Amino acid sequence: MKIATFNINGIRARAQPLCDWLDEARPDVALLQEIKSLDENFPRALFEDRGYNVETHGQKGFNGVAILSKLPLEDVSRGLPGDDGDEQARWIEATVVGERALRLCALYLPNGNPAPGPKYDYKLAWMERLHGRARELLRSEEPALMAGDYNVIPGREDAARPEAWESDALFLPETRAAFRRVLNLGFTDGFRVRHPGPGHYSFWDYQAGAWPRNNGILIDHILLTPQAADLLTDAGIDREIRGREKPSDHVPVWVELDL
DNA sequence: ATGGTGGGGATCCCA
Repeated sequence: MKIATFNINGIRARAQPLCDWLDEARPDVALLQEIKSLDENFPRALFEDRGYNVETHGQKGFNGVAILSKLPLEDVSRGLPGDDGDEQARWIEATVVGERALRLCALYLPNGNPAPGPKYDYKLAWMERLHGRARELLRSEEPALMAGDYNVIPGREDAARPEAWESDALFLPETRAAFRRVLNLGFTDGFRVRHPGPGHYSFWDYQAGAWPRNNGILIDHILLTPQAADLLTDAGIDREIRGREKPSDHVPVWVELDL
């Protein structure tokens, strides 16, 4: 089962390039971020026509996450637990049943800039809630994953120019520590465990020629519970689509699980 | 230090 995460940066602007990628890459599951759409405006038929079941958690203008799955989705839950007052649509989860059941969590972690400030406070609070949900997933001792745009550069090898990110909310020591605290609960980074070392990126800014200069960062991650990590057979990044017409600033990151 | 680009929706916010 091929499972991809992709920050599409707006479903209306990305409908065609997203469909082109789906038709070529043929993921069984696509976890989408930044759909920037209300649920009722999401073009579900585009994906249902391609054999996908569709679950969304959208909001107007910003954020918004979705799950596309060729197999049926069960037990859908919207919103990250831990703050009933949080209005931002950044989390959706569901169970897909292949030979075994797999719990899927799609997330769009807050950017947090400028730091320090209220946006950075929100980011760190959100990561603390993520930590809580992560602990619960591990307690289930079932195959599960949390994938999406983490807005975290975990280490210097995850940026072409780490020195340019030193004071950025994506790379501050406190951000990286919060990410490690989740990882160190017992998750495996599904891409990194197969592809260590520098030069692997999932985001290139639209500005200042970041793509032609390959000035990228790796901020889209797929965290696997031990039971999911045991099923990992392959992982990759579909970097070439960043060079196409009307690209997102992110590209898909994917894992293949034997289920 | 600045401005560079893009999406969405509203004349500005977010990244």
